[in-house]
Amino acid sequence: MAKSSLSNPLALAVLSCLLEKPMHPYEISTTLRNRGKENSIKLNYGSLYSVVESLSKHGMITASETVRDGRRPERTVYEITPAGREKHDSWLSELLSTPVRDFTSLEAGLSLMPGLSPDEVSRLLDMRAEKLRISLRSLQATFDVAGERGLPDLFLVEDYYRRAMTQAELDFVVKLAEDIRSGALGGAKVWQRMHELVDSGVSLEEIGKDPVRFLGEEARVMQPPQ
Amino acid sequence: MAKSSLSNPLALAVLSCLLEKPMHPYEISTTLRNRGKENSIKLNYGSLYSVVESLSKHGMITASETVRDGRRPERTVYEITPAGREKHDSWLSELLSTPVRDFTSLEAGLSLMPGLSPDEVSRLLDMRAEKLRISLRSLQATFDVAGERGLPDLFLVEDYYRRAMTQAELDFVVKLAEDIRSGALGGAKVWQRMHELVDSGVSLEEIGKDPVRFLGEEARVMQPPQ
DNA sequence: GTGCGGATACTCTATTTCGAGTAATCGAGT
DNA sequence: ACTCGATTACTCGAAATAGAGTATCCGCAC
Repeated sequence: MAKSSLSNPLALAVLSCLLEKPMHPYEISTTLRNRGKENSIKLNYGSLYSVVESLSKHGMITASETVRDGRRPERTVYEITPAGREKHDSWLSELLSTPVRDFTSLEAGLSLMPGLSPDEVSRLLDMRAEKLRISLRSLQATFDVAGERGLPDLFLVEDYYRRAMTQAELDFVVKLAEDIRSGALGGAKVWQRMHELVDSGVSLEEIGKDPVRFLGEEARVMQPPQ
Repeated sequence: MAKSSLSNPLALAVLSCLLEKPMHPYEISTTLRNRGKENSIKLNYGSLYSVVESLSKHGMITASETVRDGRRPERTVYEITPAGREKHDSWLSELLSTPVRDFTSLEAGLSLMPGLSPDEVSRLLDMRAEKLRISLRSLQATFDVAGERGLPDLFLVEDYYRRAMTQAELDFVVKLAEDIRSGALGGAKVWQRMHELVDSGVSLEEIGKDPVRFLGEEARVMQPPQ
């Protein structure tokens, strides 16, 4: 078995499609699209074709025929190999059973949050909250439509998951904006004071050299733990 | 202003560091590390140096001096430009105020879930739940230690966020495993039946050609909406 | 004084990823 | 008959990413 392991979930989606029947890459892409998988798995042509090539190189799939219709581009139909089936099962099992660190953009934003003023941040979080509410409504619309069409929940699990996560994010964001405004968030006062200093022309560099002088005892923790 | 916009949050972290004082890339990396930002922002040398170069090319930062100590590699110290400050503020604002679709690995897994049997999936979700509980305990430990050291919540917001999200994921996963087992999840019966067929030697391809015959009326929705 | 683990400070290259671009065909109208 | 937009099916190259590899120096045990 190959050492260099694929990592793009799109490759798993490809295996999953080929489990059903042999297809050519473009058909895979439309299949995934029709089933709404592009909402859960990033799909673009460049990646698709390179992922297919890589799977083929690793013996997970093989080209079963290449057809040329008139002068249109050649279609290469791929089918899954036994190794590919195994890979599919083990990979999918891994995805479901093992949480991985994914770096979300909000996490990045929160960790750099002190770079803006508290007022600013709470305002921005309010905006985010509003957009999250809109997302939730649009997810609900999805469920309503699916319900009418008789689509079973099984095929909407990803969306239910997204709803749960979006709701959790909304709750968190609303609470955080509140805590910043009320000063319930530990450190909010120093943060505020620091931005007042910056606005009055003191540079961050100066403050950084002697935080305790500028910000008081609370700022002691900002110094390197010697 | 350059058209090609940076997108790696690491670049924002770089700007955020240089806001405090000029630094060379390696110092930026250790600073981020010491502050625990590498938990929220993916950091590796390759990306760091290329991101720094890109920021420099776009006029967000400039090399202020290059020092050579004996025969050790040259250190290039960078400082932020006014354009860089602006970029920092607007980018961070964007991150906080605007949710973006991030494709998490669980979402991918869930959307391909029907590829494994219901029994298998619920077992895998149990395993995931257990690992999530461990993560939660380890996050709690982080908070305890931080509390003792007097570190204010402000510098732990990312971790509080992660706890909220992890808890939400845990709740979802536990509920889903339950619903699969109890059959409360819509479509679970067809799913079960399908895997029984596959185990008894019927190929997915055959089933796919005439799902209604193999699986009954419920499977009608699996056919292309003509 | 010498060996050696760890920190310092990058560099290099192989992959991956992205998405715009190309080029042919089909069907619906005019 | 013709044309215009949508669909089919991929190609290409620039840019980003990952992380192993390199080379130097410092402190401390022996």
